[in-house]
Amino acid sequence: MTDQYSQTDTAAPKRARTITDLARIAGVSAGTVSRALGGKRDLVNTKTREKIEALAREHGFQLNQMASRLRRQKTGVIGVIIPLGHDRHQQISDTFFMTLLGYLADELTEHGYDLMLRRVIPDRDEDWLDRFIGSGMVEGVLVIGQSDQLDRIEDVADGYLPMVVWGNHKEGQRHCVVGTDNRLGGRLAAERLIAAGARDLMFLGSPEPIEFAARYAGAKAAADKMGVSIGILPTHLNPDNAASEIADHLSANEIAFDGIFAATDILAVACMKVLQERGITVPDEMKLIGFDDLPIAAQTQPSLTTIKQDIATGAKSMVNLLLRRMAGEDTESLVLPPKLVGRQSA
Amino acid sequence: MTDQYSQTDTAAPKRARTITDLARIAGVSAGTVSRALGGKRDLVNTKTREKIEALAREHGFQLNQMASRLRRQKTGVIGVIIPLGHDRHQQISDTFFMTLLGYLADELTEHGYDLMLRRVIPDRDEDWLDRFIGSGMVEGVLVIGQSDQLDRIEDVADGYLPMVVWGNHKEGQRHCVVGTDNRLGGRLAAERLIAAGARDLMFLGSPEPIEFAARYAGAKAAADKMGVSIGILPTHLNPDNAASEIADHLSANEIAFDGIFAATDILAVACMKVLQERGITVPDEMKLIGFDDLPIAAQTQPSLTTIKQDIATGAKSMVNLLLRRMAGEDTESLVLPPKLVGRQSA
DNA sequence: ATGAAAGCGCTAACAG
DNA sequence: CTGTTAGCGCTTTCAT
Repeated sequence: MTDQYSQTDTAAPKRARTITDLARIAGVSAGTVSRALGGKRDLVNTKTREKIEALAREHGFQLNQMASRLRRQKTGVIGVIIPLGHDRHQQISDTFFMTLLGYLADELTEHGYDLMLRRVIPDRDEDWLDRFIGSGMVEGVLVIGQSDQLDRIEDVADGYLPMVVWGNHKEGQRHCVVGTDNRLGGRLAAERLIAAGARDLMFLGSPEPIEFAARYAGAKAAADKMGVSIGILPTHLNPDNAASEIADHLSANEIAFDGIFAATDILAVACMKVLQERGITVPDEMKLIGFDDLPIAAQTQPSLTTIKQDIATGAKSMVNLLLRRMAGEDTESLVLPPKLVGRQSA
Repeated sequence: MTDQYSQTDTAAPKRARTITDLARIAGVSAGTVSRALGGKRDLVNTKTREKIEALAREHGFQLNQMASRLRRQKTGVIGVIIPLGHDRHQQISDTFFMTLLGYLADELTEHGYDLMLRRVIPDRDEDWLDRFIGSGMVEGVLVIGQSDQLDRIEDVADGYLPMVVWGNHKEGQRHCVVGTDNRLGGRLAAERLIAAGARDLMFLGSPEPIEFAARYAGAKAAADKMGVSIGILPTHLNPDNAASEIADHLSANEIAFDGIFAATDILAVACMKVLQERGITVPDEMKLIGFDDLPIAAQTQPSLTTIKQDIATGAKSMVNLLLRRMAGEDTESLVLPPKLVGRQSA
């Protein structure tokens, strides 16, 4: 008995590269193959279809998506674009943004879309957004983080519906944003610090990114209302830089505060370390609260009280809104409520 | 004086959608527009070109990349695919993989390629790799992490050159891999623990992923050679689960070790917390070393001694090798040396 | 230097 | 149910 695959000259069936190749092999027309393998499976005789499918498998044939998508005028691709601020590798936000990206990837896959990722440095390239949108490669765009590009995003949004942005909602803005209520988050943070006994607060981090500005504003409002002072200790987002900036500040000044609201968990962790090195105990001598609720927050010693952003829900919502916009609906922005996660540090 | 833009009927020039539209407007043929705007800029009269460029800007025209790429048989897209193991959201590797992804994005952008990201769950989809490659959408593929899919990757690699995988190199493997020398890393870790005074080691983490198996093997070899014992404390990669698994182990057993080699920094951090909660001091009573050198390693208290993987170099190399493979070269695998980063925990 | 024409690989009428 | 035909929007010969 001869193993059919041992006949070397017929063993490996010739690869069919185009739909026409396969049509010839199957003895049908290209149209029929297209129908059998594409979306119109029921427009073709079951036996014919099965035969074509078998042949396709045997000859390693797959539809060329580039051609198919061009013809159908559907790329099946969603663009995800991350505008980077001045720091090229902002470690910090990366942890948060990259987690968001992971969830977006899952969610888009779930809906049958591919994800095209692009990181841009807006300073280098004025037209970063238009170029992506106009490329004809993507059916919709998700922007992760507004950086300092609010204006450009606004401009584009006016003439381009299928776009959803992760970021801070601002009164009267015309593009669709999904994001946490940073102001409320800031308020919750300050209230927690005060409830824990702090009377002089310090906001840790650059108040420049709009999200952080809102966090600070919320905290300040709460502090003012309760007659508590609040200052700003500006730092970079990178934990190493931040750590030395904090250390410098502590060395150069009388320590005139007893509660710290860090703009992100990463900053909070860096801060905790500096405090411990100085022998300042958390939470006894210094209350500390973060923002994000990254996994690391639960793993510090003492564990970090923080304001949680629901990333999974955020990603789901962004995709959901985008799909509706792609269908022509002009959706509203969505502001997600932050949640206080009480642990040991405050 | 009348603002030219206030003349509503002529203000917004009609958008040119296709190259033919623009050709008509410019009074030239489609071919000329293509040459003027595409790669053949010098095959066209300078004045004509400038006129076409101006018109393109004015009418908001951009080449449809889908069509252009189909015609040129160049997609300009590199696929990046992350096969997920059984855990859907393996927090752990995410930190590492996502950092790698960030660098890959930068590097590919630098070389003019777009990045198409796909996460797959191999158990659900046998053909995850072939399908991506055969889609006609990507010119090359980068695989991030082998998960348990070595065999499938090998199979594909035999017939598909432009693919580079991040992972552990194995003797005699036929696909091109870039990765850290995990075995050596394991050895360095064990040697450091022993040098710090540990005499009974424990490997922390699942030894199942091939990378981790190699780390353990390296550590074991070093331990054996130096007459030191080494055991395995299997955990999940997720820090929360890991923490409770470690805690359970400590409760249920006599603590019969004085040095811990955690498979990743994330695990090490989780472990440090549990130890601190038990009042076991690091490094006095217990030496602890991690793997990866994520930013967090410098931020723990005490800071974490660890084995550094050079992610940036890894990403650069992957892209470099991929480009060479896309040009037809059958490149060798690349094993990067890990580096001991001595801090306080061991 | 430019125009005309022939496709890239596929899909969607339109007939039959 | 299937074959034929005409493109999707662009690039690239081949002429001129």
